[in-house]
Amino acid sequence: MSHISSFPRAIIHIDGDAFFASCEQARNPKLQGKPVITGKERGIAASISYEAKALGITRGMSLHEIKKTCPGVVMLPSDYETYSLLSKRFFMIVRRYTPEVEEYSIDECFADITGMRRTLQMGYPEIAESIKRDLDAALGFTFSVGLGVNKSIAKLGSKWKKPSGLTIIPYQNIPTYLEKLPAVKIWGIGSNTASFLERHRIFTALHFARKHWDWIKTNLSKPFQEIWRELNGEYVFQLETEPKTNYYTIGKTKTFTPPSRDRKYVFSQLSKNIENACIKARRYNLAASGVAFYLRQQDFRHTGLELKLSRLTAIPADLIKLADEHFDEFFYSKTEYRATSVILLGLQEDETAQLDLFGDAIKMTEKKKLYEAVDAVNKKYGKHKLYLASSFLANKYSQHLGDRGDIPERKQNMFLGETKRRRLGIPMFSGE
DNA sequence: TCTGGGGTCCTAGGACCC
DNA sequence: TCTGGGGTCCTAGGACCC
Repeated sequence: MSHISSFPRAIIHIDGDAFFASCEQARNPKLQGKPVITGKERGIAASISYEAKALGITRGMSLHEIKKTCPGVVMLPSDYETYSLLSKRFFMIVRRYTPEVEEYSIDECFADITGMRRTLQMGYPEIAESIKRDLDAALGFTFSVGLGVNKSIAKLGSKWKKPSGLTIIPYQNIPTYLEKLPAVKIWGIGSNTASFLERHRIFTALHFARKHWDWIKTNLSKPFQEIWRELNGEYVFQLETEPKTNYYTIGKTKTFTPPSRDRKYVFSQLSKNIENACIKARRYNLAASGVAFYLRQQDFRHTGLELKLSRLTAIPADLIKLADEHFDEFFYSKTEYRATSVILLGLQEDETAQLDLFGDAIKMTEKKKLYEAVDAVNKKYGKHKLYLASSFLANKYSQHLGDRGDIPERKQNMFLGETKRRRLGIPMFSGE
């Protein structure tokens, strides 16, 4: 028996304004009122304070360009530790109002305040207002807030007026907002779907919402059908309030400058990514059942391959050996490379018991212990104090020491299960 | 926005089975 | 050898998000 609750929900979406740049300004009052950007370590503007936006700086702009056109801009490297700390404080404050909070990203969350009016002695708009007030005061910079009957409408609201906006969208007023919203700005509709919609004379969110269900049903896939229902006021997208403890994939990508065609150097970059991906996997007690390696060229094309593992692992040496064995299948000595990536695939809970099936549980347990010790050392003395010799080049930025003699040797052939392999000459990201 | 890094979900179509 | 029907699992690739 299903219980359909038809009473309207009150969902809030909260968005930190220029979050990273604002964190920097909050931490260092001297920066307040000044144009600030973060992302210096990557050579591009990642987060841009409103003062910097006013100067015409946009996301992805290179530091070169910024220096040239606006010399007064303060450029800072990203400091994720600080941002996460402030992010935690942000979510904690919202949780004073309701436990139903979804941490959507480092600078955004959803909160379900349905039924909280009595408890808090306030109407929904006042609750939204109060949360915003608390956040602005506690964090030292502003947030934008939207209130609506579901996540899509709440999100639309928080985007409506920025920075420091508070937009309340009652059910009856939804069409007024949809009318002014280009279809491509709908949360979940990207440029591809938007141009498909345009071909059918759908230009605004209201055009989309007013389209007959039959047409939606036959022409669009499930996610878009759900968006359609939300724009029509239905509550579809549940809040995910449980903290994330699981991943299906974990990837690490790193760009290096200058680009290189040095095999050992490029391999060491890949090796380092493997180590970092494995560190993260182990932190969540996950192990991979597959892995993909990619190299990115100057022109942003990728080559790489994907391998299936015969058993789960989150141990760098295993994957590095594998990468080594196959490296020449996707590394071409005449090509210059800019970045390497690894993606751990098919991640699952790392149950040592499963390894009994393969008869090497004892060795695995020992190896796991070793890596737990490595993780502990790294935690205590800072990241990457201990790393594999194969990553040495990447860590030292030296061209001369590429000997991989220290990789733990293994006799058993563990990766029998190379069942599928794919050559790639295609862009990995939909950038074209 | 010609280019950072990290993710998720969905679907069509093939392989395989009865 | 061809025709019939139904189901499951897996994978590649598309699309989108921050």
